[in-house]
Amino acid sequence: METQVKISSELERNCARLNCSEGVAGIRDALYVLNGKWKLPLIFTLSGGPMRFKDIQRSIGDITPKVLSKELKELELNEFIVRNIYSTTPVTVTYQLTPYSQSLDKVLLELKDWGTKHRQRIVASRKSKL
Amino acid sequence: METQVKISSELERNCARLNCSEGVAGIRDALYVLNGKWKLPLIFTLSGGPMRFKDIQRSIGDITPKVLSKELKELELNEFIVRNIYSTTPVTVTYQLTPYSQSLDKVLLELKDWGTKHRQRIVASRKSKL
DNA sequence: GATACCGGTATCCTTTAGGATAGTAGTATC
DNA sequence: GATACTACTATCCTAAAGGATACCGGTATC
Repeated sequence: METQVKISSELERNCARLNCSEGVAGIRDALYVLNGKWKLPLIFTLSGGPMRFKDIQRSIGDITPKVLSKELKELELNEFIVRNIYSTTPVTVTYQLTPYSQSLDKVLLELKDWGTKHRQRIVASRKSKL
Repeated sequence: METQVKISSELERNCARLNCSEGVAGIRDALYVLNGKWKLPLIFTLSGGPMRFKDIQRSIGDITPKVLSKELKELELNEFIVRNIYSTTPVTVTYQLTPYSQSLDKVLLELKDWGTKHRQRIVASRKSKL
């Protein structure tokens, strides 16, 4: 007895329509700049508005300052965020999304939705095993 | 002179609406299973239909058999793909997306679109610098 | 004067990802 | 009998990711 496995029809059509290898290239290009554990979570976090270094760290929870610093620099290089320095005393630094990072809105939204549902699925399947 | 940077309004509303920290958790859950350089490209590649090991390798181009084997196992564990063995001579093995992996359609589509546009942007900005 | 907060750096370390290369058992093909 | 294909595995290695811990200069606060 073999389970019949259907194939994603939307993607299949899409793939036939616009050359699949091109599609893979797009995905790989995206992953190239968005790689790692932190970039997308950071962009998502900053979508609530500009934040200061320590606030970002607290908001994410378990990122060390070294890693956060490195990630922020890379995001700045790729023009996803801007670093603002205010000459208050003491100096205030905020990180803010650029307009370009808005182009990631849909990706973030879909990923967040999927991740949320995936978690529910995992939790449910874990319960059903008890 | 300071550039005024606007903040993603869609995400901002969304964030206010459904609790941002939850959103980050969703994204981090998603990345937890979809991490690395190969998982999403592999799922995307398989969306064209079941494929054999060597065919996948050829299609992706620069993945070594060791890495491919490891990635496929992880995708199988997470129920994104199924491994089919046919007792032909010689044995034929195909890898096929499960129905669950369809839930990633939108994520893949958005990511592909974004990546494609991002590449165009990079190419354009490189040209303008010459 | 001691302590605490901010925005990070510096140093060290472990783990993982991922690549290079070679090889294997089985079959088929010339 | 040599070669080639399939579906991998084994071994070795490097580079990068990421974490732990400590620290720094400056300021403010108690």
